[in-house]
Amino acid sequence: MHGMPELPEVEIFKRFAERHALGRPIADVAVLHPKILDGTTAAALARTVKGQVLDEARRHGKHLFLHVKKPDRWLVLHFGMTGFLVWYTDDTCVTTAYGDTKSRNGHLRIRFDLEDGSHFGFDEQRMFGKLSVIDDPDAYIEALHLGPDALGVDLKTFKAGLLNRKGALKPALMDQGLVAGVGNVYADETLFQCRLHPELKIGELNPEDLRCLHRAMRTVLQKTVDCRADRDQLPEGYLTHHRHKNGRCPRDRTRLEIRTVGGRTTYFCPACQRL
DNA sequence: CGTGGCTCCTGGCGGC
DNA sequence: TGCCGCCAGGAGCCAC
Repeated sequence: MHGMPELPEVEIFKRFAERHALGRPIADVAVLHPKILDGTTAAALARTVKGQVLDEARRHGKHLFLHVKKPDRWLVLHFGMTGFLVWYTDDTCVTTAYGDTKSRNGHLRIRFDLEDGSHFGFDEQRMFGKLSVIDDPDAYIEALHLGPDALGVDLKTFKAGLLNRKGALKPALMDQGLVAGVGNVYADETLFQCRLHPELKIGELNPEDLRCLHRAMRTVLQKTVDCRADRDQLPEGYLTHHRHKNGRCPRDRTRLEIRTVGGRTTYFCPACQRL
């Protein structure tokens, strides 16, 4: 089962792109829905990639960067809520980046036709995703004010960034300017692991809480990568399995509370995550 | 300057 | 059974 693309999902997409797209010359590109393009046009994208080869994939938070070798430019993909990658030779048997297959293309928005006859595509049902063409990922990351990648950030940087803010804890964790890659689901999971209330004020955190948040955030993200972003495979005690109406806390069986925090639907255990 | 709310978009689902 | 309206949600943007 798969949810919104956060850091672990995009890491899996990166590996999928490495396996299926890198090193295969691109014969052509089809933009099936131009709104997915950000700051570029179908014609400009075609000029950038036609006859060229992708030779490197990079990820920062929820962004995936694909290097186009000869013009030395990069494609940037953001997957919004429902985006993912696909690869196929025959569109009645489409392999998705999550490792399953579909009998047809759902909401293919961009399709790269590779010279070997296969196709590499960007599927994005709800159209919140974006594809851009840029010169330099580092400059792009800076321009978007993205924080360090949530899997690589060290405790000191994490602490400093968090303590630099005020207000509720959960929106801070989800702020891509603090660390890049944590979305709604893994923010809730991180808070649950540390037994911290999503609306706890940052000023109330003690040093032990900060260490726990840093450790839990990275562990949760890494474990999700390790199970290939299949959330059903996460450890049994995880809150993520119980994110549904009438879900119960895996620790004490308390009915989970569902509340909007920072504009996002938030699941937490009112018994073990007290204010 | 921080924060809350609106917007984009589409399919699924709850309610009548 | 059928249809309508609401809701989800990342992130940019605006207003306060």
